[in-house]
Amino acid sequence: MSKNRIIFHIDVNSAYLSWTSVKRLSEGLCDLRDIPAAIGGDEKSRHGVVLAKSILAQRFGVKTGESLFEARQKCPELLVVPADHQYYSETSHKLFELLDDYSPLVERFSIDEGFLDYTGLEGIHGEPMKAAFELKERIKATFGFTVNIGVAPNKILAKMAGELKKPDLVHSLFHHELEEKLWPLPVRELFMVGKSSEKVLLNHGIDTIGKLAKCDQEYIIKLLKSHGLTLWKYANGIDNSPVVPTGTTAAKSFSNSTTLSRDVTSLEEANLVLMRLAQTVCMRMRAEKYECSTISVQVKYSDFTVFSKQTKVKVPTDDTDYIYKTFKNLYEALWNGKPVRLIGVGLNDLTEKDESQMTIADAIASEKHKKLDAVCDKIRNQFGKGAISFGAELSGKKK
DNA sequence: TCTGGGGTCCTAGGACCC
DNA sequence: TCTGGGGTCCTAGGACCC
Repeated sequence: MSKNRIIFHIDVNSAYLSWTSVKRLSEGLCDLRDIPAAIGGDEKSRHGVVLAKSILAQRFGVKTGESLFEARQKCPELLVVPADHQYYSETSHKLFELLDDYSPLVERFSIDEGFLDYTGLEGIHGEPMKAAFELKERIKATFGFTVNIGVAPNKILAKMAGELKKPDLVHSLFHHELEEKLWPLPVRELFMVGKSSEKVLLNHGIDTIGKLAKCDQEYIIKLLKSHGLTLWKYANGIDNSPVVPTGTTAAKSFSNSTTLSRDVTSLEEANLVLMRLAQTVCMRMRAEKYECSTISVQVKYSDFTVFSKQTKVKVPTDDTDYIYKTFKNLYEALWNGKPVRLIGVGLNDLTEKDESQMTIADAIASEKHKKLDAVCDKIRNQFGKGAISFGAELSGKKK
């Protein structure tokens, strides 16, 4: 790896809210970025959380992830607009296409954040800070939303630079700037310092990133184990991880969960949900040509306590019917009879599907299911997720 | 009508084996 | 008669991210 890297971190400002605003402007509606506003889920179906907020809403203390109920208590005039995930996904795709123009090394970190390795590109786009500024302006002119760009010698510093003052700004964060720009910040603002780490750090008088950086390494490891070492390195701007282009790494898990619009209290109802989850999660896994060896189910009760159960299967599988039956068994073993708020399923221990490894017996046994699954996937892709259901699910719907 | 969904990584404890 | 001990696998739970 080159010693003097230049990494960009590109982060869409209030992504969901900005993207919805762009769409609304084209429809003659007001700009959510100019008022206290939030993108939120549907409260009637118990999805009422803040997914993104405007800077004005943020000034009222509105936070991403909190309930809309709480958000409105802080900001009664808050305008809440529903999310449009399809549109977000399309917009994100276009943004990354533009980034791919700039560098062959672009890593998609989330729907609205990416890293770009600018090392060696000065000859093409010019001096890094100037290039970052031009990129930011080009995104704004092309799409109508703004981004922050962090410019730094590695990913962690680029990310932290991107988190400095927002919106629509380019910040650098080189090693000689740490003391001035990074170290005065509250320790909670360091990437990977969440609620629990913050609590431990504050209890030991470590309230800024600078104090964490100057701590004895062994001391932090005693406090927070291996995570402590990670945080200590981040605070000191140490990170050698490469920018990994999207699509070049293998998936590790697929999961699908749903908060139910009302609590589920019977096995029959739960089974219908498990079927639906099995269909979508298996279809997604098959589309990327994986099989799983670990199958898991998660339950959140109405008191918000969460439990999970998993099992390992001897032969990796992608068979919806088999996986559904496994979900069902796990759920029955897991469920304590109390009202259930959320049901989730997961497929882990993935292996890339290699058809040549199948024995003749396996092939014959699973042939029927595979053909059926393949046909179902095709129809769902063409006509939508609801196009095909299991028999039991249909009869359930009729009730 | 208070609290989403999809991920990755880590740790602790028990089972099991030599 | 006094409960070794290391290694590995599996499971459950938790932290953290966007």
